[in-house]
Amino acid sequence: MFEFELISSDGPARAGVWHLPHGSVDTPCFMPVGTQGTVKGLSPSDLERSGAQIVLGNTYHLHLRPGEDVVARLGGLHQFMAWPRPLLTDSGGFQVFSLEGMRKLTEEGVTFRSHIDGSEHFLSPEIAVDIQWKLGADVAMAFDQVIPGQAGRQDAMDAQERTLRWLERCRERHEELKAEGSRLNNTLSLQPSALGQTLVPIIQGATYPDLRREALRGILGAGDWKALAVGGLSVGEPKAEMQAVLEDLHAVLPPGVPRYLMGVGFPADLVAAIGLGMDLADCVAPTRMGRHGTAFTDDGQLNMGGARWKEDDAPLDADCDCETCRTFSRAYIRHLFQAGELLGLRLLALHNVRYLIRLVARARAAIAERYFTAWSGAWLQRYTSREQA
RNA sequence: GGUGGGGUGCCGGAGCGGUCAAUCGGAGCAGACUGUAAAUCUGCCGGCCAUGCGCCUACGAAGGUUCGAAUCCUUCCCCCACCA
Repeated sequence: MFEFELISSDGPARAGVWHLPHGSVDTPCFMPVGTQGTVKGLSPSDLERSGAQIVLGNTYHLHLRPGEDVVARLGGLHQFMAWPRPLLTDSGGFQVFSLEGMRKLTEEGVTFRSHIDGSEHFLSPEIAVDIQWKLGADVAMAFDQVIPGQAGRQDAMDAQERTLRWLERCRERHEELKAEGSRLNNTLSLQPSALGQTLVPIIQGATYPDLRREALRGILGAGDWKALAVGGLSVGEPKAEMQAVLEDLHAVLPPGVPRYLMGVGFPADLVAAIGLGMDLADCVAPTRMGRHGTAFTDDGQLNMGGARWKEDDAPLDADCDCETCRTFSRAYIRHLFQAGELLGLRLLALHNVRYLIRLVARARAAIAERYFTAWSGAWLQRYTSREQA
């Protein structure tokens, strides 16, 4: 069976289905982020209703607590968090970037100072793979080195090359685990669900298209991959540079595997990425922005804590079918934020996740009918024009 | 009626002769957030505007002392505590 079926394409934009051990994922796909084994504020049934087909977990965070062994003993991450559908775990590579200043990097790996209690923890390609194996996600990410978007060429090259060397170590370790796993089948340290786990390499190279291409060559030469990820974008570089990288990469990416753009998630960036041939993306934006009071709509971002909604009894987004929009007024949501009520955070997280999933589904429909360019143009026009008004 | 304490910006509450349009909270307003150190962070918050070590009006009220007062003095008004 084909693990990734390409159903249709429209220019670079693609629509497909990715088959994973815990179910199928329609692409383009938006993946909500559940770093600590929970998409902040939302229950699995909330996610299910929002149309989420796959969510993320994080190696670094789940390693610190409760620890991968605990999760493994409790049946793996799917069972632990009661999410029966596909899961992807990030490797901790992003924390190499976000916890810069609290970590020390060597060729062997990265020593982190825990952001929780200051204790020291070591993560290497092998350890990141082991942890993800125990967590048992459908998709495990290679341990990579992420650098700031404005990084110079030398830093970008070093990180890209190191990521490649680390990839080889990840791959070897992952294959060992698989071989051992199919031999022993089901022991404590070997999640049964991990047997079908896919390891995904990450293309680094910052904003330098040639480094990106070189990374891709290295990756393709190192094995057969079921998916490819583009990392190290949306980390502070100008938007135009991110698009230039994706545009250039599109020409050389193999068409037969899904492409995962890591960490991208504002509506306009998602639509742009889909237009440049990306199939999957994840982002904390819907939940974090939601908790911070901002709602995504076709008319741009709305700050729902603002005084302008004080007596507005319209729904947040009349076009939206989420619980928030079907049930509550803007005035009520604004009141919840003003009063610091928990429900407000939850309602906007709920809406934003649903909004992005619907957005991507609309893109998918447009691709299938081959009017993606027109659709995305019209969408962007509306999204940006009202924002200025 | 007596004695003591107090009245400061939307609220609470510092300041107790100059560097005070006034520390600090809170409230209010605006903004940021992209593989989650984030229910977080930043800015504004007397009025005006050319946003500036600018002008105006300000620390219960009215007078006064002083080069200069939210800060000292006098009277008045109002609160609070205790005593009658």
